[in-house]
Amino acid sequence: MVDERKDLQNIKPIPEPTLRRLPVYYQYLKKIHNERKVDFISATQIGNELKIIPIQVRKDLEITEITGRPKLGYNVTELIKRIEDFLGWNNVTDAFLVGAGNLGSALLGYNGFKEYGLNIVAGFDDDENKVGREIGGKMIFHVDRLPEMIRRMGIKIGILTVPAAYAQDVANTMIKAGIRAIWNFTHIKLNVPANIIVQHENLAASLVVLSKRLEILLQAQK
Amino acid sequence: MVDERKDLQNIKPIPEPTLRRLPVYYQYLKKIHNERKVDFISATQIGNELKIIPIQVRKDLEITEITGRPKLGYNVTELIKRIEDFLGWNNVTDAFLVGAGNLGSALLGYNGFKEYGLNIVAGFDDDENKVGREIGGKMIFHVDRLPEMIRRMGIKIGILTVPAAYAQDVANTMIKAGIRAIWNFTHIKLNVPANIIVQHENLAASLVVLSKRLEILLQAQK
DNA sequence: TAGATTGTTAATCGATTAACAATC
DNA sequence: TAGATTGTTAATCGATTAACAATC
Repeated sequence: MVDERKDLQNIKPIPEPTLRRLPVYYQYLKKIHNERKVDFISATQIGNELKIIPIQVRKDLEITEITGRPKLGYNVTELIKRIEDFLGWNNVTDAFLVGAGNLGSALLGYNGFKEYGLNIVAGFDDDENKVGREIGGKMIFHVDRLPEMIRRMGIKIGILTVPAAYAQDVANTMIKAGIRAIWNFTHIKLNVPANIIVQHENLAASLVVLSKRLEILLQAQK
Repeated sequence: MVDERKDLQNIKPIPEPTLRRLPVYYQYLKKIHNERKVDFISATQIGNELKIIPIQVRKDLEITEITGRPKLGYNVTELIKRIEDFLGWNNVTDAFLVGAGNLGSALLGYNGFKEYGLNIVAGFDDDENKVGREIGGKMIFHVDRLPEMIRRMGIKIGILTVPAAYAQDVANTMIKAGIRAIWNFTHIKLNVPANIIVQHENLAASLVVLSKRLEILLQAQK
């Protein structure tokens, strides 16, 4: 009975909104940890700074199984550690990026992903001018070598920054070679088998939200 | 009484998930409209293709106030038009982009935004090598000219693709000059007045969702 | 001690999903 | 006509928010 309850707890799905807020807390915690020398921080303080109500903060942090102290709040160092543990940022996962254009180069050059548990080990492109060179410190290989290298290195995550027209083909190649999750930066909705994860960075969707909010704001002021 | 009800309907907030799905429907509708010559499409067909349950599709499309025909579905041309109207994609809004690095260049070079009602009219940077040149067909101005040009052209949307260290400063400049909405591609949470809209393209948050889903998938298969 | 804050249970809110009569 | 599909109302589900005893 007791064991069963524990099992259910572990299986309990993590709310996606909570998941998305955790890195926001994390960034803030790192900042105050560096800037001021505070040992403890309350959900109220975090909430004030990030404009999230304190109850929400407490509920979100609960998922890391941290225990705070009434009146004091949470130990900053411990909280940072807990979030890292919960999100698995200790053991970094390797990824390949395909499409070393402007967007791809931007991602290759961003060194912050390692902090979030992702290591882009190499880039791929079909442009012979790029193959063999380094972009953002990462070697660029010809896209023909993609399947072989995915297999050999056991890569599970692929980052897709190719032109829209090639997106589905490259995704197919990735999946056939063993990629299990695709971070899709193209404007195409990918067609993939049910057991493949696609995280679509859909700028059109974001833009729609931005525009509507602006429209409402401007109308309210007329 | 009747009028009051109508007012309330207009004020009725639009669910953000619906808003984000509309461009997905739109892209698909455009595709089938070009490819095959079908006049009508049902929520069932749309749902099958996009892996969204039909009721969800119907509920989402309801917001555009389209009326479908039982047995037949929706008129494709009309539906496309309705979504365009609802999202205000007919009258394009101008925007400035600040930070013409790799990411900024990728956005400047993407011509698809116009289709979604956004026109990036110019870029800004502090790199003298870039100032005066064109990137992706858009002229790059020195960032010193940003306030003056925002005022003169009455620009309301700013796209932020500068290095994290400059993000808050540039945002402040934008807001002071009259920008009302910021599309934030930096890794920094911006501090802005309550009446300014920030749409934060938070890659860390997306990455966290991707990683957790992959973790769960891989664990389930062990 | 008094008061702020946690942890936890309950209430509310909004989005998703179901049900079903109307209809082409 | 029969059956698929819409439009609409109701039920369910999950996330947010509230309430409050425990506590440092």
